[in-house]
Amino acid sequence: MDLAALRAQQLELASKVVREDRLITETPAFIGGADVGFEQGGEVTRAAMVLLKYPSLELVEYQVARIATTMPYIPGFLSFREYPALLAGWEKLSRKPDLLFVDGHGISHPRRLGVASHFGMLIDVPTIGVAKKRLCGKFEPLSDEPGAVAPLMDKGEQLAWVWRSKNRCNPLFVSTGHRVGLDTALGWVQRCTKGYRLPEPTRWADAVASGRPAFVRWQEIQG
DNA sequence: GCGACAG
DNA sequence: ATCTTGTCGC
Repeated sequence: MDLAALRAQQLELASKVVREDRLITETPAFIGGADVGFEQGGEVTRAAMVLLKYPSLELVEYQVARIATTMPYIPGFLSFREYPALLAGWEKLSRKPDLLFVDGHGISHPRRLGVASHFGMLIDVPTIGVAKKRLCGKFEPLSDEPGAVAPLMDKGEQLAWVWRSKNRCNPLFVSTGHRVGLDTALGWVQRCTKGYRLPEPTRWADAVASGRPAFVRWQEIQG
């Protein structure tokens, strides 16, 4: 692979990312969640897509797409490794959400094009990046209280909100993916968080991708 | 030159 | 991310 070419592609796409609110509906009827995992030592990429009803946040559909892995993991180039599977999963959804939570960063990326932004541009849907670790930028230590927030800064600009979603848990990095402003992004993540570290869309996508107990129980209750 | 480095 | 047991704390 040619990293210089991919880097140039990122800069080109990053210049077109919409950082302001451009939600299709004022209050989304459905919010999606996307998570990616790997099988067989990384040979297979597995993307889980979930669809939740809003504001009830109940899971109404899930899809899993498995595809041959095309690229290794290289910090700063994660989207090129994950987007093929994400696209495959997205196309399987019988109904598309109005807003999508993607695991990983949005614009809080060295070249302002994390997977949430890259994928959001590809499907042209509002996306929010919800990451569990910092990739770039700096932030002041957060207080221990849940709800504590601090801006993630890099080169004089705010790239994300560092938010402690739960007591005694490491904070989340919430950033604009595409078509959603920073403050709006944090607002939706907060409204979709129900007592766990991860917001429901992300939590369900993770549960589906990993076959967690909560998801297995949901499957049994269904048809 | 050295350290950092989403999933 | 994934491979994996027990263990600590609410």
